[in-house]
Amino acid sequence: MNLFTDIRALVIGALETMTKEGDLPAGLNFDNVTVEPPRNPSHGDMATNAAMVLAKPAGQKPRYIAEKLIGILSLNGEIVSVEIAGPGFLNIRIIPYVWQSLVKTVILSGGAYGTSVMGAGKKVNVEYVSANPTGPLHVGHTRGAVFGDALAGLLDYAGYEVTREYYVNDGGSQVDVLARSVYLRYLEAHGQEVAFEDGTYPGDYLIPLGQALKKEVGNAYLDQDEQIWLVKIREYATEAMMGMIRDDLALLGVSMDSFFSEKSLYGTGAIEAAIDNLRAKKLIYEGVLDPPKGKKPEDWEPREQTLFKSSDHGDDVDRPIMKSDGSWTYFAPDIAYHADKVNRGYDLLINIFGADHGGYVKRMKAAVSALSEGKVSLEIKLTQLVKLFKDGEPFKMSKRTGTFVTLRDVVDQVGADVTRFVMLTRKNDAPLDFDFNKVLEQSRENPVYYVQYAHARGRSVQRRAVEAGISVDIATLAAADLSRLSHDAELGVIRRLAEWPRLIEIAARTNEPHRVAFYLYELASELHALWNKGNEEPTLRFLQVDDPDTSQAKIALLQAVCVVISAGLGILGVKPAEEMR
RNA sequence: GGUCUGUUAGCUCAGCUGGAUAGAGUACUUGCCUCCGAAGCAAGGGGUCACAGGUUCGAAUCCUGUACAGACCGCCA
Repeated sequence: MNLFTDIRALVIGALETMTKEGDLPAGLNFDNVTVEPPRNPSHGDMATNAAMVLAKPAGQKPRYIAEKLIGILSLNGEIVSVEIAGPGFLNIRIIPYVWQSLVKTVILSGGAYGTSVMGAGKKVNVEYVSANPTGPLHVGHTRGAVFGDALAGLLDYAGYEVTREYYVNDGGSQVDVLARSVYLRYLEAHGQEVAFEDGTYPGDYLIPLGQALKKEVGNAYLDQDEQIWLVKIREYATEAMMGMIRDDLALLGVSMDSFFSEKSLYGTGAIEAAIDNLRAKKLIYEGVLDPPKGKKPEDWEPREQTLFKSSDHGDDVDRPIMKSDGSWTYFAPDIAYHADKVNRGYDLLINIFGADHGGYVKRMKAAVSALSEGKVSLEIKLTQLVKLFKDGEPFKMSKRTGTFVTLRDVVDQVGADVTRFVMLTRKNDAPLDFDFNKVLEQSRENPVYYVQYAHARGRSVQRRAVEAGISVDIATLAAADLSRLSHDAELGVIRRLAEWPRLIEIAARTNEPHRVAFYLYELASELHALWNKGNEEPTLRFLQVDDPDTSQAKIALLQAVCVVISAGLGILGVKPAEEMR
């Protein structure tokens, strides 16, 4: 149910009629013909660019096409008027009944209104967070988590079959570092003095692990060589870290469908198989890379390495997959991991990376392109930094001392709903300022409350209506006489509701969930405006105590707004408020 | 040196597949509370869409170049 595509179908139908009657040459491509809401409401309900885009390919003047089109469209009973305007736009006005009926559609469809078939039958894998299991999630991860989760929700709404996946980097050397750091805490638990040198994790969060380890193994690991305890502690620590990370994600309301372990790729032949796959395509060779230009490579030595010919698939240079000591680089398991995704039959892969990983975009795309022979596309979305503030002052973090702001800190202070919404009020690739105090202000500067308030107002009126003995169940509202919704402000809200399905498709196509947040803000704004008009014009109030029929029509509109706000917040992972406290 | 991202109102930012007079919030001025609490609404001023070319009926949007900002650039993931 999308009014704009409905009207577009009418326009296309008219164009086909014109083709049949010889007013347009056969075989024209109508793909560029759009029907959109005009920016200026005085231009009417909808506008189409048909006459302008077809003028050239048809070899006709825009005006000629426009007039023929008007002749056909005017015959339709749902269309009030069609006018030529500006450089050749057709402004279309449709009968109020069409708008009013939309309210009923929305109410009856509920959370299904605006869902799309654009993703029907398509499987998509969204990989996000994928933080190393070496510590708690921090703010940067939080943004990636929120963005990825909202994008997954959006694609789900748009009809895709979505898998939310976390890649656990538990196979590289960073988990060895973790193990050694835990060992130090273990020694500390036994009363020894320890020093955290460079290349260890000094964070306090490992203290309990050291103590727990002491409780479990006693002094078995004291004065023991690393090879005795490393594997055991590594396993123990990664498991504990992943447990902590899952808890952090749960705090934020993020729940993954799948955790994929890097370690599971080792010793199973998975990496070798993926590399052999590329080798069979003649994309693996031994070679020497040029030194990176620009900065002085002080310790640069030319070395022969095993390389992936990623430059054949759009990368700038070829990339090493094996270190000089014969072990894999991190890139090799990444290739194997994505080979696994390709083999699982996804039509589309999406990875969410922090902006500092921007340099890996091309090689990952090259790998997927090569592995799938161009059949599966990999989209990589980068999330920019989060700059923390408190009362307008920058909030300093230091990795070295281990004093960084964690996801838990943020959620504990401001709550999951606020965190999620605020993080989606910027495009993913733009830096985000996050002020701990500002986001908690319950003011108009805070979009979370603004949207929540609109929903709460809607619910409040419904509760009042019930108290006044007016029935507001869905069936009653759907059967209300919607022709009573004739005021411009009311139709304005409906017009905004009509844009919802269109917005979902745009947001899903561009992979930009922030558009949902901005839309909800606009919808809330329409509702607040209508609400306040009720102060001056009592007939515009939703609740007309002595006129149940009118009340029900108006509350039906309110219900429709609540449905869309609720669905939109649902995509973003935010719970709608029944009332404000 | 190269790659990627960004540059829109004083400030923070939206802007759809290229569409009509480029929009919000904030700040400033001024009004408005019996439908939840004004946590809201209305009105006003504020712009060379970084700059220069190009593509076309039409460019903030696409292409090329320049300037500025950030991220990244072989054995860390």
